[in-house]
Amino acid sequence: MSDRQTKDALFDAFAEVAKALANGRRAELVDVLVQGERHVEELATEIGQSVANTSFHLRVLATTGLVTTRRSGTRIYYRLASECVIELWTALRDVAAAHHDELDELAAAYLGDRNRLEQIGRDELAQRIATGAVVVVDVRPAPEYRAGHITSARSIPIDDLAANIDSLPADVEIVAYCRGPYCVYADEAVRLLQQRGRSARRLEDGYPEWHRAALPVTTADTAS
Amino acid sequence: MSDRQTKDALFDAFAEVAKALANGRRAELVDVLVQGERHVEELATEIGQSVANTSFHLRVLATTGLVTTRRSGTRIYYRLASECVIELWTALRDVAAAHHDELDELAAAYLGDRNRLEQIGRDELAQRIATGAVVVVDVRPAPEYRAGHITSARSIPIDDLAANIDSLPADVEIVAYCRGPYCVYADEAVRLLQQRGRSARRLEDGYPEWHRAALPVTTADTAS
DNA sequence: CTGATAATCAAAGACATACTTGATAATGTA
DNA sequence: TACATTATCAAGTATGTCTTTGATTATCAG
Repeated sequence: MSDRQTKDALFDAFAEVAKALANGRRAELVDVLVQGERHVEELATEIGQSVANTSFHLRVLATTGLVTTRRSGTRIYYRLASECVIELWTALRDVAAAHHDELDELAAAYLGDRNRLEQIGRDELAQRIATGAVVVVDVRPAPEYRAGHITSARSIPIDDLAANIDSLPADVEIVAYCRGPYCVYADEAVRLLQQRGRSARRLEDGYPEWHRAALPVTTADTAS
Repeated sequence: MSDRQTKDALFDAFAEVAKALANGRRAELVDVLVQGERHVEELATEIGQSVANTSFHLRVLATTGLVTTRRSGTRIYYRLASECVIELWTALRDVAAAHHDELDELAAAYLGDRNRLEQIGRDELAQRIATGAVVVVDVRPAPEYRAGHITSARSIPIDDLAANIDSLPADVEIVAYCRGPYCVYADEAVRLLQQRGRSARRLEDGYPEWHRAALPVTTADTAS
């Protein structure tokens, strides 16, 4: 094989990794898996696709080495293969945010007018948690909370929030968090809470960024 | 537009960026452009493709916002749109190296047996440069040297090295560097120099990593 | 203006990818 | 063992991507 062919093959291999992320549904899958492992049916629901198609896309991600699987009974759980996949996904989002002009409109259309919502920084929240002057609510789906969450946070998935507002103390500020900057759950939670007369803010970004900043978390590993 | 459709559109936009890198030839283009701006004909030669096809791929990269252009006479120069594209490319390479099993073989086939070649670390080289006990040779193509190089390095493109060995001092160690860990130029240079009885090593990684480590460089900007 | 150079564009064929439907394989439960 | 559940696979269609060829646009030199 010539040098040219070998070099082409090497860069085709690099491109294979990009190809794995070069589909909106697979991108959504990775974005969900950043939160922790999930089984196929859950993932299909998350991305709004058939189980067969979701399985197909997961297989693409697995073949490229971005995700790995483990079986538990009839369920097969998918998870990211390593931390560096999170870094790749983050770098991809950053480039998209910086250069893809349409993205601003799309993000605005999906995220709504986030400017009106006040955010709280990670360090400030960590301090407030230490002094006990705040209630932290994890509004992601329950499996993501179980996989790992901010220490002392309470799990109230966004769909259950309306029915559970009364169980939250009335005299303390509430901080909601979710998957990250491109997730709307915490925004919805803050809007709902404020409508009900509560003092509420969203945490900047989400759980993965908190975890990455080496702030206190409780994970499925530490709990078992 | 429904929430689902809006979310899909947002993640399709993220996937667009991955799509831009999801082709071996475009990956090669980005890898070359990390070294600095180049015009279309040079890039076509670098990736071994027709000018028309290279232009097509560059247009894909430009549309996605990964590269920008400037015209100078009849030439059009392409460059990476920002630093974060380099980070994305690096993250992609890292994931590929960590997870894509075939990659090891491909890299070995293209890079040859690098284990036998001794490398010198960046910090050690920086010290040696300061004390003057080394000759640093940039074996990349001349345009890449002009765009930016290690301060005090001399440009001898790999194709010209054989004819210029005698111009290098005989009693000092030679350090060759090139584009990075997946570039063979410095390896070839070291093999050639050692065959001719010279003491030679390659720098770990390449120019972009040296630049990123904030070690001394001379760029087209600083020179003009 | 004319001719030369550099880059892009347009059309067309070969090939690859995404999603649906229905069938198959693997595990757990009665 | 038979049945239910979960996930994967296979076939088929629609769509998208890559590369080549030849024509077109943009700039510069004379």
